[in-house]
Amino acid sequence: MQHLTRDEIRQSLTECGLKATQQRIVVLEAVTELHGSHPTAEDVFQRLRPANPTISLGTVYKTLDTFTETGMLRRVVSEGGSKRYDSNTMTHSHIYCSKTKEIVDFEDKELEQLLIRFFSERQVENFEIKGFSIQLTGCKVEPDKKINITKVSK
Amino acid sequence: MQHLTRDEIRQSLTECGLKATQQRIVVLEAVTELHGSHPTAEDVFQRLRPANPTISLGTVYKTLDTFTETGMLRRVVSEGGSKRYDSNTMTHSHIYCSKTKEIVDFEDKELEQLLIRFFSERQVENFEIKGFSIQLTGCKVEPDKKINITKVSK
DNA sequence: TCCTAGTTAAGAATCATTCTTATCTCAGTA
DNA sequence: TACTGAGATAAGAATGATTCTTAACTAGGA
Repeated sequence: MQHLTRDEIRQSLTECGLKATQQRIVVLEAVTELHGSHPTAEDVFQRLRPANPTISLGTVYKTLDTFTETGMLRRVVSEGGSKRYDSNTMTHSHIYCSKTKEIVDFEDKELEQLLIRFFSERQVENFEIKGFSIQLTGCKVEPDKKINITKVSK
Repeated sequence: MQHLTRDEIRQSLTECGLKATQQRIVVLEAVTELHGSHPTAEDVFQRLRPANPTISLGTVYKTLDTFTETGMLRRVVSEGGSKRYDSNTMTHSHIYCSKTKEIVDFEDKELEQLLIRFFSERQVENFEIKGFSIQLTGCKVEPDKKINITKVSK
């Protein structure tokens, strides 16, 4: 999800059958701006508070929930104590460092194809697959440096 | 993990460098008995309470934590509000139903091989992979019936 | 412009988890 | 077997995250 104008945001809210309120607009804006960092409700709240001092944390919680239900956001599974959200609703995977609690995104078309092929062979009865994601767990070697994946196929 | 005698449990605790206390024994017993249902601390507590009325919930939390650190259990990433534990520490995947909040285990050697091969080609720099798991998300078609996967390779 | 269903702010309530501290117990040693 | 110290536990307070409640507000259609 790239930079959207307020009108574009307004429009995508309406398309999802939601009233385009000021609060929803700024929450969606904040989450997309925080893209990649998998923010918690609290993170989003802190982000938009300066410009919107009257919004309440409860509203942020409820709004993020609403967005998840309509599929505009997805919830990231995490081992930590609080829920995290992701504005990237495409199939992608996560690398989770148990040392720094970081979650790094990682997209790989080849992996996606591999899994689609795999699961179409297996048959999962009584279950409609909406999506999948791979979680790599482990530890950063040097906690201060970034994690890098080479040979990613796009 | 199968049915273990108390002495076997006692032994595996000692092997992990933990004092074999009564509480740890019954917690481990309860988690393995609840195998497959990915219990929360509360679930485990309820399970062992009747036979151990003096154990405290705090102890259950702490003990599950300790077991996770030593690798005797693993924490299951879940979208819900509370932490879940799994006595199956082998690489395996989960199917998550967003309707019923159920988590179903699913083991497939072929899938495991596929992913091991894939990640050995990609190089993840500055990250030591300890494990991975695949999460399928979606919805049960008939909430009362079970989910079945056919053609699983063992 | 008016009306109403849906939304929001504020804070109370709830739920999950961690922390604190005094007491207790396991397991090694005399 | 009894003693001892490190580590573990019970109980409940404290914290943190999330949901609930309710009265006031607002977007958007008539």
